[in-house]
Amino acid sequence: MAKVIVDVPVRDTDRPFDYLIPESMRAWIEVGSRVGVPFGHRTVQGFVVGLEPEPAAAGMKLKAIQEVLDVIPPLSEELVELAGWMSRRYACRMITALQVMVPTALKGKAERFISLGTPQPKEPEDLYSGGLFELELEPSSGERAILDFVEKKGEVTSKQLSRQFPDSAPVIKSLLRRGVLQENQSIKDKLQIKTLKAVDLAVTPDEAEAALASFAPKAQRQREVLQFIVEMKEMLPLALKDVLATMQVSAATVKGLADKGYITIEDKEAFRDPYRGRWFKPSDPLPLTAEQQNAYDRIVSVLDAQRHGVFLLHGVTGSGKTEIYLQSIQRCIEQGRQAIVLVPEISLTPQMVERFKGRFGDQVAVMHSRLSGGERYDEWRKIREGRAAVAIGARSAVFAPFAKIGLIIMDEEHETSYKQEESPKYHARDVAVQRAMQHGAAVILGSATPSLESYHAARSQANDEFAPMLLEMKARALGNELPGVQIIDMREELKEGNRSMFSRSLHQAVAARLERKEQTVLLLNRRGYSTFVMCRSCGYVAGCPECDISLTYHQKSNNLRCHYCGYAEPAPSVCPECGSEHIRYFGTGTQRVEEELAKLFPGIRVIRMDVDTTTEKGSHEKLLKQFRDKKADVLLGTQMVAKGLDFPDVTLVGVITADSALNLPDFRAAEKTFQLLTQVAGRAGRHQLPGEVMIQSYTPDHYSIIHASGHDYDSFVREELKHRRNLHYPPYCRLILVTLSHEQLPFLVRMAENMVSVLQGKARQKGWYGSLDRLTSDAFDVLGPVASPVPRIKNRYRFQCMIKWRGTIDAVGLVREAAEQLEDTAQNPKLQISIDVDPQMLM
DNA sequence: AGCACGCCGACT
DNA sequence: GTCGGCGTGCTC
Repeated sequence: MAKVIVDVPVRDTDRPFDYLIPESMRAWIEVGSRVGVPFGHRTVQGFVVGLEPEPAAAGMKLKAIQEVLDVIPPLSEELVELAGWMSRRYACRMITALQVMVPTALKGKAERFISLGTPQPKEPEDLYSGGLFELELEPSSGERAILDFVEKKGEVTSKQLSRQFPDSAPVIKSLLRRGVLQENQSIKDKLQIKTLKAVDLAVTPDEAEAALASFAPKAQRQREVLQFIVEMKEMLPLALKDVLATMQVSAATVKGLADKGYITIEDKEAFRDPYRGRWFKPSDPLPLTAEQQNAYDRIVSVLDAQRHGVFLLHGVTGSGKTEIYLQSIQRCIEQGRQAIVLVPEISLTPQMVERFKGRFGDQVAVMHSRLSGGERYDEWRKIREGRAAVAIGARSAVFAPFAKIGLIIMDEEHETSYKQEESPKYHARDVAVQRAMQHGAAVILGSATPSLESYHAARSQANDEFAPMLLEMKARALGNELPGVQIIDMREELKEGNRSMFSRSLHQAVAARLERKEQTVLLLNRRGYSTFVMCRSCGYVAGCPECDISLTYHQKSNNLRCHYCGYAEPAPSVCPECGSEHIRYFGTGTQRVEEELAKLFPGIRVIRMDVDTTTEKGSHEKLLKQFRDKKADVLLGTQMVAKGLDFPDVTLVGVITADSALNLPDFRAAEKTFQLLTQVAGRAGRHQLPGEVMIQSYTPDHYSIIHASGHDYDSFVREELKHRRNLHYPPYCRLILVTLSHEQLPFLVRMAENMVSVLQGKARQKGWYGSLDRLTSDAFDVLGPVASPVPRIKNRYRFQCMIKWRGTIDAVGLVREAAEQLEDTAQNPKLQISIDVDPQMLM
């Protein structure tokens, strides 16, 4: 008997269902197998999460598993266990956790086939005769033709059938009801394994060589082809299409060789290698500095003991963290274990991949969102089948199906993109630690600006979840200095009559670079800014009729669009409220900065990088390459220019407005600002030329800006932790965000209020409830309800409440219980409740 | 989520 | 009188 989690993501079915295992499948089915099972009146996909002996009480009628969908189970027992942990930790359905672990190519859906029914003989002499159904057919209804069609094809889909016989739906239904036709269902994967025809020698090369002489003169082409294949004997098997292309022959010629028995032609799995044909310069381990050596030694001692351990590697930009990753991985592979490298999607650049492929060759599998579904599936199989030892990828690579993990590395540990915003709303850092625990593996969290959560956990060494060992690297590996940072007070500029977005200093600095033929990176912190349309006469702002946020102006199409739901309308030329013509675009977008640059510096060459210019596949890389090749003087962009870029000729980095993110209603605003500024500050002058950084700000006294300019992480953290402690924010407590949504506002508000009181009631019952001010080790406090920062999305109103808690209590479990109770009492299936554990996005 | 069963309006 | 609307209930 198998316990199966079915692919029906609702509460009622969020539990294992029991199925019998047919004898023929017994050898194939393991924990982690993907199966097709009959469920209600249809067939669904599911995952086996447990195997048990058949129950003695055979009273209940179990159905049997219908099909096994993979030769090698896509999941292991360990990953199934991890999914269980995730479902508890993040209050998500088990199936959502399981599904996020396998490539989407394997998300099969049932396909329905119609075939001839099994005849039920009424008289013994009917036992079998081809014309058995004749008796049951209605002569004039066209049933004969339908039956003939199905019989000829063997199996048809109902779509094919209705195309062939339009308007015959009732007749077909009747045939199905009478059992003359029958319907079968089977799970069909979204993507098939790609195969291609491969050519191989059927005899030894020597025999083939010998045979060449005996070829008839007429078979000249065949002779040449066989000779070619023998010459390529080191490379066999060869793709048939390559042979055809190289030799300029037809398939018939090659087929002739196969007929004569010299070669074979068969279908082989084709692996789509996204990096095929690319040469990676091999690299050798570099000598380590004293700081690097110290960190490396600590890591190796845990690796060698094959124990679980977490390290927080805090190293300034340029301190050589990557080299430590590479050498640690080397060690791990030598032990016969595998390693996972997690990188923010945005820094997963070809240069990044190159460093790993250069060191570890084709043992590296790369997983990122820019790969096609098929490519991703193939990289995943490379891991699953043991053909890779290192997986490098974004968030979801934490689920790489390795058998024996020795090391998980998370670079840029503080990045918010490690938190998935859709269900399962997991944080890759926490999953990494949990998974490493299951494998007895080490974890390295690396960052120049660690998240306060990790840093605090490392320093206090008393965290309930994990307490990383802190490894500090304060010097740059090449010994060069961190660049000088100048803060420019934009209020002063305004006072002195400069209304431009460029301060005089920044203007001069850019001009100087142009003169010296050096390059500049300009950063515009787009968060909080939008290019919205506002009437200067009456104050009207164009907003989305469905989502209650301002519409964004798009110059290309001259229309206004909603960022959340995609709603679009033409940009108005007069104000729809008061008719004034003083309606125009506000806010600073990269486009406007670009226009201003063109005005200030005629002839300047600017590469603009933002969501508008990087949507196309590969455009990101292309733009960066252009800049590297010095096809432009200025690289202008949003956050994405701040990450991991390393250009030798950049000597100036300018931040147009540092504080736009600082004023957002998010308790992490200061932390985000500090991280961003520190990252950009590290971008300049990494090579021979000294670098200069200019930060423009309207609040130049803010501690995040001051400490970022001094490259002073410790001071920033000290100050920020003080604030967090006073206001009871993480890391001094943990958060759970509960969002409710519904079409009707009054009902929603009532439910949200209900939610809060249910939460409070349950917490009080358990004795947890109370303000965080009190010095108890366990606490559970509920804030709200309030309208969500985006109060309406896709015609649904949104209200939320926030839970702050600490201690060893099962807060998530309680929230889940409360949500389920509310769903039960609300009796309204349109009420949606979403639970976000440890939310990152609070706006 | 689907899909079937089941109980009330506008059509041959 | 029937076709079909979508409420509601279940799925090993």
